[in-house]
Amino acid sequence: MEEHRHVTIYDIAKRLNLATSTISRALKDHHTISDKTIKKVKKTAEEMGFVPNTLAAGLRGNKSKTIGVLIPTITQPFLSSLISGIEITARKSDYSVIIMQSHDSYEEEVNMTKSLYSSRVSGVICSLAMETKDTSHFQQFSNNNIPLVFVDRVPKDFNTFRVVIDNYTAGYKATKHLIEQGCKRIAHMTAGAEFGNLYNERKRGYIDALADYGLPLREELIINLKAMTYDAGVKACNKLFGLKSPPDGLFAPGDILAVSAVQTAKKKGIKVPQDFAVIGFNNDPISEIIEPNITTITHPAEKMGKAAANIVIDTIEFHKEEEAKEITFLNTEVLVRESSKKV
Amino acid sequence: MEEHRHVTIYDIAKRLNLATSTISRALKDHHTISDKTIKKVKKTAEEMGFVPNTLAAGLRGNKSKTIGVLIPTITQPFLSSLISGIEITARKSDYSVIIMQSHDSYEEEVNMTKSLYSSRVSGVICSLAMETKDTSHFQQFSNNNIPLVFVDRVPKDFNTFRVVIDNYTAGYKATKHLIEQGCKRIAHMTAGAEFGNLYNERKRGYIDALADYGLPLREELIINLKAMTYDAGVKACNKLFGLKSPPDGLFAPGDILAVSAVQTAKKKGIKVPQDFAVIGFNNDPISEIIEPNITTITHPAEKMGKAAANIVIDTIEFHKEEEAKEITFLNTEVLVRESSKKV
DNA sequence: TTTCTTTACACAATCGGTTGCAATTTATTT
DNA sequence: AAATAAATTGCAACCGATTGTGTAAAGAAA
Repeated sequence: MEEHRHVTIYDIAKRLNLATSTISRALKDHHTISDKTIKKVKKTAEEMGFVPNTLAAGLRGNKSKTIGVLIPTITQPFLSSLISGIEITARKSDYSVIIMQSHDSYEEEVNMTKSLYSSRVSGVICSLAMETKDTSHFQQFSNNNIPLVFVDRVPKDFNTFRVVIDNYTAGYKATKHLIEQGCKRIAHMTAGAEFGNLYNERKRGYIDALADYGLPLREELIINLKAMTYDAGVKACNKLFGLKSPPDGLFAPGDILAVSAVQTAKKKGIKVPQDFAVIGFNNDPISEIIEPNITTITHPAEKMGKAAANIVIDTIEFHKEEEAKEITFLNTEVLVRESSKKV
Repeated sequence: MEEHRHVTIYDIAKRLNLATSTISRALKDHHTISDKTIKKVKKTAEEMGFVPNTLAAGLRGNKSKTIGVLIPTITQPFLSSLISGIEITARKSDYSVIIMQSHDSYEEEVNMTKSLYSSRVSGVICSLAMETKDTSHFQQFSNNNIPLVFVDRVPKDFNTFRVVIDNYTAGYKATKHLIEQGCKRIAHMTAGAEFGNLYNERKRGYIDALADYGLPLREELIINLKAMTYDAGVKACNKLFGLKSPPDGLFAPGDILAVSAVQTAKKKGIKVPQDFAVIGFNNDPISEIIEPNITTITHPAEKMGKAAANIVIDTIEFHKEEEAKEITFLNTEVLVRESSKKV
């Protein structure tokens, strides 16, 4: 298998006896090039198997038509859908997508921002690592006019674009739904505590809903988890069911936790939803397959990805740098299924 | 927010009164540069906030330290784990990962190979689109010495690296397991028909296992699906259960199908595994959460990703182009859980 | 016919590292 | 001390597309 050299615009220029500048312009339908020449150039390029070298173009223009995506992990339904949305939108405008997983490590995240900057990505979309408190490693993007969009897990104090759902309202709606189903003692799982934290916002919604509907807030019904895993959920449920007056409902801020709750309840002979109504969060695939299937809060992952990618691309293409760095709120809804349907 | 210019090796060179070549070499510990100079250069680079421009390096060297990953979709547990494995391994060697989703479209796949080639990716890892028959669009990589690795869904007639599991053996083992559990009428779902097709291989294993254990092959128990979805599975199951002599076991070549079967059976009052034993494929997260949890064939997604990435990187770094383009077989196992445990 | 516009294309610098080779300095040998 | 070897660093071309500026040719206006 012989080694071909890449065909360049120089090769085309030589063949047609034209300047490389003419080739370059002809290939992108520049108005100063005659139709005749354009046609000729394109035909020859095709024949010679010319494929533009985006590295060269990127170097010259100091941009790469690449969007860097930095997220905790991709093996999570919400995040893989998010990426999918980003990728679909990016491709439409001929952008590539580079992904990196921080695995929720601050240190990794810092390194990866360097790496992305080094690749001269045109824009960055990020969902923060759990560990991350300080976000100054993202400053390099803002400082260099590289659009930066945070999605879902966003910092509280960084002046840039954000694409999120209204976690407070979602938490409120979820809790309200359980109350409307007749629940009196609603448990809640949460994580972290910092103000602005996504789980904390959901918790605030939970607390306010209880208050608005005249239900007492019972600290023993709120469990703080270190990890949002199935096993952590089981453990938490066992604790809840061991209470002298156990809960009759649960707002879990993740479907995996809701699943663990439903299954733990079933094993204990506690009937779902009659004795214990459960609402999850995210609308992960599993939530509609498990039995009983799980009432959940929709979390428009793919849409959020598309929105984020559009912001990046529009900012680049239409030079919107001057505009305010706004927050985009996407809508969420209560998706009622069996696990909570008491009435 | 003022616009900074990127710091380059020229800036460092000027500051230290050295040549750019010296800076370039010092930064990568070239042996012809003295330790003193190396230290000085690195320190200054750090101070000045130098970040190398990988585009420039890539242009010069005609490679980008980037691996292109072309897969049907990323929102599928197996594939997102695959990517995760690729990304983890790539990063260790300082490679970036560009992902593209063909959505099982041949046309998209062709476009994306062009796009990847255009980005001068250092290597390509691909799982073919369902639609793809002709793979000549991958020739451009082979022709230009860009390592190409097919994973899982691989072409039968392309001389390049492949990372797969032995689908025939896996199908055989799955079927054998059901036979050992006492199943006599084992159904099977499949898709496609071409020789070498992954599902066809599993089916061959199924057929041979039946033969080896003296069970008759009944055509009515083999269902050919167009899509491997939950709904298609339900439909197929209803058909199976409607037979005058319905199956007492099912080998489903995907966990989603297995889940659909288990749930459809339960709804019909058919006891799993007593009356109907089920084995799935992939060991998707859902298989161990659903009740009864599902016996499955492990499919080492992340490992396959790591293996593929290692092949790409080793081929590049150690110039292994001359070596035989071998097939890497990863191991699979029967993971026995409740859905099949009759004995 | 001459001058002013357009139209169409060419020249050459540029982006920022990389690398072969030449040149200079320093160390070692005779 | 002279000569040779070894260690450092500099010079300049190079990768390939882009783009501001200049120029020649063709058409329009005077």
